[in-house]
Amino acid sequence: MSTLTRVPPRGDRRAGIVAAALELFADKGYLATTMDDIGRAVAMRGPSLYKHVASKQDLLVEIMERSIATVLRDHRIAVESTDDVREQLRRAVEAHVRFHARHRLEAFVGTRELRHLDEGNRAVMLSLRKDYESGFRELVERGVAQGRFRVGSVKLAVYSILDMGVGVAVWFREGGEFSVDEVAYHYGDQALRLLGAD
Amino acid sequence: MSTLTRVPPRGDRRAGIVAAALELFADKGYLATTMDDIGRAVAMRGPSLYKHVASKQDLLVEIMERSIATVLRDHRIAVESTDDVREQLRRAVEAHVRFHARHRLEAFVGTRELRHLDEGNRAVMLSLRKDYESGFRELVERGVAQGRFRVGSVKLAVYSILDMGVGVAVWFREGGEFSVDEVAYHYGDQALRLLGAD
DNA sequence: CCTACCGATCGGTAGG
DNA sequence: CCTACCGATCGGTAGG
Repeated sequence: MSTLTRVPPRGDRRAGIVAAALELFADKGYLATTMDDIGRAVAMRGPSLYKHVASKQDLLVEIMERSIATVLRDHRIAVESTDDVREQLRRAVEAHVRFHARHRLEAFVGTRELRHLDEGNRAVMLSLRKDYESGFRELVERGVAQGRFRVGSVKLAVYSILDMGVGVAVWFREGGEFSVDEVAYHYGDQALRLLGAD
Repeated sequence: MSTLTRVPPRGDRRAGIVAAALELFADKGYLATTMDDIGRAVAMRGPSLYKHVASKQDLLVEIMERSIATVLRDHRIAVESTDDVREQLRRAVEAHVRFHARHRLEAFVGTRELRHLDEGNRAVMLSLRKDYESGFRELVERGVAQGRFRVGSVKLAVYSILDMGVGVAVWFREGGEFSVDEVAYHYGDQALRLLGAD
C-alpha cells in the first residue's frame, strides 16, 4: 500500500537540503557552492532542488535565521536562569561558547557569508547580531555598576569575550582534547578573570 | 623630454593594483571580485592588468604573504625587546592587536580567503600561521613554568588571546572611540588578567 | 525529479 | 594598455 512506502516526508527532504547546503557553504563558501553541488549531496540534480527551495539565497537565509534564533534563545535562557550578575555572565558566556563549539558550521557561515545576503536580509541579520551584543554589554555594565566587575572599558571587554568565543568555532573538534563542557567552563572562567570579577 | 614625463614607475603601478585588490577582496570577497573590478579601481580595463600580474590568484598570494610576514616580524621584535616573560607577552599582544587594528583588510582577507588559495600556497600559509601560534604558546608556557602566569589551560588561553585580537579587525575604525595605542594597551592588560599574571 | 537550455558572467589570451 | 573573443561555469526556467 502506498501509505507503507518509505517516502521521506516533505519537511525532511528540505531539511536534508539545508543541511547539505550548510556543510558546503561552510566548506567552500556560498559563491563557490553550486546548486549542482548541493543536489549531488542529496542525490538529486541541481534543478530538482527548486521543487523544495525557492533559490540558493533562500538556503543561506534559512541557515542564518535558524542560527541567530538559537543564539538569542540560549542567551535569554542563560540570563533568566539566575539573578546574580556574575552567574548570569558566566552562563551567558558558556551558552555563547557552547553554540560556537556545537554549531561550528553555522558560526562560520553566519559571519563569513553575511555579505552575500540580499540587502534586506542582511539588515535584519545585522540588527539581530547587534541585539545579541547589547545583551552582553548590559550585563557587563550592570556588573560594573554593582561593583562586581572592574574593567578598563566595558566595550572592549565585551568585544573580547564575544570574539574569544567566536574563535572556538575555528579550532574545536568533537572528540578532541576538550569536551564542549570543558571548553565552556574554561571560557566562562577566563571571561570572569578578564572582567576582574570578585 | 621623455625622462621628465611623469610615468608611474613599474613597481608603483603594481603596488596600486595590489592595494585595489586588497580593498575589493576585503569588501566583496575574492570570488565576487572580478579582474574588471580591480582594473576599474586603477583606471584600466581588466585584461590590461595581466601586464602587471600573472593572475588573480597571484594578487591574493601577494597580499597574504605580505601580511603574515609583517605579523611574524612584529612578533619577533616584540619578544626580543625584553627578557621578562610578562613584558614579552604584553608586547606580543600589543603587536598582535596593532596589526589587526592597522591592517584590518589584510586580516580579513588573510583568514576569510584562505580557502581560495591554491593547494601549495595554502599549505605554506597555514604553516606560517601555525608558527605564529606556537610563538605565543611557548611564551605562555614559559610564563607558567616561571610561576608568573596561572592558567586553566595554556592552549585555551592562547587561543582566547589571539582570537580577541583578531576580533579587533572587525570593529576598529581609525578616528573612532579608541586610538590604536589605547586598544593595544587595553588588550595587553586583558591578556595579562586572563593569564592571572602577577 | 530529470534533461535541455537560456542568459549572463568571468578569467585569461590573441593580436595589435 | 585596449578591443574582441574563447571556453567554461552557473543560477534558474521550460516542459515534461
